[in-house]
Amino acid sequence: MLTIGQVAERSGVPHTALRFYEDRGLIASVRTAGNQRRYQRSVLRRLAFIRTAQRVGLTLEDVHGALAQLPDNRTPTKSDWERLSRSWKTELDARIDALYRLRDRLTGCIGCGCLSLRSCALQNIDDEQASHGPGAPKLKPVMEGGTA
Amino acid sequence: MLTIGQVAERSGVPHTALRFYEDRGLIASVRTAGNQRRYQRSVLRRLAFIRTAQRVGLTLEDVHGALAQLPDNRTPTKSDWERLSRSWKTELDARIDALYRLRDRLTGCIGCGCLSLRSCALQNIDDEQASHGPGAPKLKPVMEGGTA
DNA sequence: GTTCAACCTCGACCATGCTGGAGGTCAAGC
DNA sequence: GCTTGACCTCCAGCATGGTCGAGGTTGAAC
Repeated sequence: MLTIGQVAERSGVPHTALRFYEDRGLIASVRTAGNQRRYQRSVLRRLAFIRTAQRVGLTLEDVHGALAQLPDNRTPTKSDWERLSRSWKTELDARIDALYRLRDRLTGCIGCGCLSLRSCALQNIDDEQASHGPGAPKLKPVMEGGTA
Repeated sequence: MLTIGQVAERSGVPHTALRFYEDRGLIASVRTAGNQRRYQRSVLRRLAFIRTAQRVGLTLEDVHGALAQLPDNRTPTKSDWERLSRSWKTELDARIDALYRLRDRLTGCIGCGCLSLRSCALQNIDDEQASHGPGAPKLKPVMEGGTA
């Protein structure tokens, strides 16, 4: 069993984030008699998954959903993890496609110089997004990782 | 001159957002004797720019920087706007490239099944990002627009 | 001159993904 | 047993991009 400090050091994930992830149900720990957290070694792999998934652009909620697909009754195998990683690829492919379409439209718009409200194709992509009502906008975070 | 309500209706941008943009210096207005905002028609084009730039994934701060490149002394021409739009394309290209690289590494990782901390290539992309110290993580928002 | 919608400011709050500090406890070494 | 660092909880705060409401004013129509 590992202390929170050991997990933080080995995983590179700050202890503040570890507690945060636990609050969100992404990782679990048991407590000592003195109420301190103790982690199983397998949490390291789980953290690797979480951090990588974030790189791919998933939110913690997405990650939570993905982790929920892991078997409860046994230690996840390599192929369990692989299956999840493969789903990232699908997600990434979709994001790349979306950016491509946006870029293509943008290229067209530079050509026509329209850039006017409502008439421009760019303005009218997915406009239901803009009208989802109150609350925070539906954004997906993306790490800037590797932007050349 | 247009009232804030007229601008909101014509642009599709909520009046709350219009005031927010004004606070951030993205748009400007003059005031009536009774302290109400009045906008020039050109604000509509500016708003089109802002909303589209956000779709492309630019932050409002990025947009602020871009708008600062417009001439103060004259009404921006079509080619002024075109020049800015063209810079979005560069930005988009960079984002697409970054996602591509990420996907390639991910594909490799699925193959090797490593997904282990520190040893996995995916884990080690841009790790300086993770160590930028306190504060919010350096994220770039992306609209989900058009995700198939 | 009165009514009423549209406007004003200011501050709180939503959500995400955390960090940092205050104030207190635990555990291990000496 | 005492010190000291590692741990605990809880709450405030940062940054982005806004929304919403309270409490008050304006302006245009009737």
